[in-house]
Amino acid sequence: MTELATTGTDLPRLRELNSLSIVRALRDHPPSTVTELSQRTGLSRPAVDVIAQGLVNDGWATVLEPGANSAVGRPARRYQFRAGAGHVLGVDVGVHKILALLADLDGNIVQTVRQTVAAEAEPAERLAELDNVINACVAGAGKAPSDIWAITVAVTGAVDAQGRTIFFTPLPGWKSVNLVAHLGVRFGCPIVVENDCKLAALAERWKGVASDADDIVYLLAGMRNGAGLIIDGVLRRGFGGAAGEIGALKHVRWLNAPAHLQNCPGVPETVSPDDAAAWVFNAAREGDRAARGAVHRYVKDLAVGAAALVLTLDPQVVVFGGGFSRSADLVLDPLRHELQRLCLRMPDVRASTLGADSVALGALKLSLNEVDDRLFRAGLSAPVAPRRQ
Amino acid sequence: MTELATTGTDLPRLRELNSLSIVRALRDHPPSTVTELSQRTGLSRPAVDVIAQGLVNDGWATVLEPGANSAVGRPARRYQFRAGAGHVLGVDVGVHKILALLADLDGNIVQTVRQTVAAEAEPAERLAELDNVINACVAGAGKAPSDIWAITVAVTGAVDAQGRTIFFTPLPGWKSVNLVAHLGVRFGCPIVVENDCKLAALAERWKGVASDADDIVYLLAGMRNGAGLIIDGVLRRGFGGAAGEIGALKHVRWLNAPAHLQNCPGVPETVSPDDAAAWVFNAAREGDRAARGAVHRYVKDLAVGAAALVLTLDPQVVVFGGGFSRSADLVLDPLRHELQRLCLRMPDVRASTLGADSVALGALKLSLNEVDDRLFRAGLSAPVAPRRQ
DNA sequence: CCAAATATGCTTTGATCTTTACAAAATCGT
DNA sequence: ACGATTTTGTAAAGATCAAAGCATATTTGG
Repeated sequence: MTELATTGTDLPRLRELNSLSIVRALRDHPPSTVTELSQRTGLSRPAVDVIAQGLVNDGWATVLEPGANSAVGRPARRYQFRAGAGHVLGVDVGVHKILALLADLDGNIVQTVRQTVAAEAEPAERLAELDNVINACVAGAGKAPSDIWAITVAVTGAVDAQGRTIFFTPLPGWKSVNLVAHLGVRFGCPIVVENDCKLAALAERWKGVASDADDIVYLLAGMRNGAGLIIDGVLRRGFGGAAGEIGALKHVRWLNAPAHLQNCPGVPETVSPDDAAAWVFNAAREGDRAARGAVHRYVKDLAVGAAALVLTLDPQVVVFGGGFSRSADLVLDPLRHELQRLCLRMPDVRASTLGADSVALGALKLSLNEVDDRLFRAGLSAPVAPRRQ
Repeated sequence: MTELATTGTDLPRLRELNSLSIVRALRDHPPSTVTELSQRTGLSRPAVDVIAQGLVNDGWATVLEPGANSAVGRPARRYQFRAGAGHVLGVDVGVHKILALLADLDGNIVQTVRQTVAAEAEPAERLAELDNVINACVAGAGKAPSDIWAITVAVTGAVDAQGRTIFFTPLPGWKSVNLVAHLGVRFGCPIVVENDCKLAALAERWKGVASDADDIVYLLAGMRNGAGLIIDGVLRRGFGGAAGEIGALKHVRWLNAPAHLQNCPGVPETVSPDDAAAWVFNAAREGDRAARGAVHRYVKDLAVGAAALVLTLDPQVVVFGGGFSRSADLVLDPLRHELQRLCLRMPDVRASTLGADSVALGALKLSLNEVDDRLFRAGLSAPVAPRRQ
């Protein structure tokens, strides 16, 4: 079952295993005494003691010498996971903006850099901006590229295992871009490129409205509809990275859905196409009949695709996210009503609360997961940035 | 990551872990020498020796004393997993038949009992037949109920976590049946009730055409269409057990698809509705224009639902199974053609080869998985039937 | 100031795996 | 047929690690 069961385990490996369990315990509940760790891991106090000291020696943990202590008895040393031992990047390369987040190993965000980009920017220009944003983010936190342990970049459109954008993307000329190769020149750490919807789903489970669920359908609703799927607590990419692309099926009217908003009669000439949807939502909120009809038709079409996903996966939660989630007050109830009509078992339908940063936040989380995977797979030697492959 | 990393591991647990790894190694490649096991597990030869002898003592393994030996050197004792230490049942409760398979812990089928049932049989009658079949199967192999370590029963229609049939089933009155409670009177082992499509998918990955794939969409094609999903090598039930029920969405024309066959013009009056599809497939094979048209329309509608599943999950393989898989020669190529048109990334499309037993076979596999899960989770004490909960 | 409570450090004990060594059993070459 | 070679079985020694127990240190509360 576990990979440990397939291969024999000797004493050093046992020690490593127990060290890892202490690391986990340290990360879950910060500053802990040896006794607390002993209780949480089930290991004996002396065992925890030597392991904790080993972790301090290796640089994985720091000691808080006893100071003011409210409890009775001799004050205990407290051990703390050294979250600052490494940092990870999460970057969202969108059509209009690039957003980079830098966080420590506990996921605390220490630097945020945002930069607008022209929607029609060619790859070379967009990559240059990406480099600027990443440089500013890393340097702004006083870090060097070698301090970065993992990078995840979110892009629009399905992505294959090598990080190449396939099938479709609204970014001009983007299919020829190899982001891993581009960033790999300056960063030796693992670099992952992933679809924005999938990452937003991850964020929603990490810090959003779906943190209690293991089976999640995330809808990225905007001028383009997308979906991210979390099944049994794990983000699913599909065999070729194209999971969730239900919008490609014409019988499911996802492509048309936003058009109902854009083509709504009554939108003033002065409103740009990009802002038409927001105008329609506002008008609907104020009671405009045409706008309400457009929103109604939008939700009806959106629900068909959502129902296809829900019927396929039977999730616990459907999260309504993306740009349109600001108008969730208008969408959520009719969406629930339509899903009730179309689905067998009705899932929870919730509106995203993370806003525009959710994609970058999900990228950050995937970077953290990448670090964790390597840590718990390869074992903890010394806290230095892992190398690709 | 692994559950072992969360909780501390002490010496006895280490021994148990290594014992389990030996059990796995034994099961993967039968009769093995200590040296072979040592190489496969990475453990030292003496360690493997004491563990193997311990397994023999506990009843998990048997020794084959050295006999004729072609290799040079002193002939080695060979250890063998005692597959006969326990047995599991896989039962398919269909509309027209009940089929029970009994297998040892290696999955070798030792008893098969099949019994036809009237389609309109009431629950009481069907349950009585089920009891008869199971009794005959267990007794026929010379076993007692206490020798059975796990039972899985396949039924048509979605099933919740408690094994209750929900939403829909063609079995009359079946929604009121609690199979776990019914069988629990005579069997103390774990009893699982699962949807037939899902189990057939499992069988196809175990012994069928999809044994190389981890991401599989299985289509159970017959007078009713169903689907079973395997994602990352694990059968997915969905949060409420209703995963794969894409047929409920009207925009996806799964409900109508078989009707094209049943309502095909030219079917003789003498052919019963149940056999109409087979007649149409045969006629199409012989060049009948109306029949070919009906098959064409059938495939077109089938493909829409399949495409919804494929676009959602992006599987490696789509398996065309169920009763109509006998006519795969007529369906496979047009199905591929339609999917190519509708999908982004084209999966492998393969026809099932397991035939009518695939559902019971999948039930057997789920029973084996259940036993394995308990074994590798709870550890190996003595080889006796596990208790429910 | 003293007893109770709690935390730490150290030692002993027991369990486990690995390494090393050697005898036993079979085959191969002469 | 007989010794060399190879492989297995087993025993002893060494190393690593966790558990248990005990002495010591430090704070709290009276």
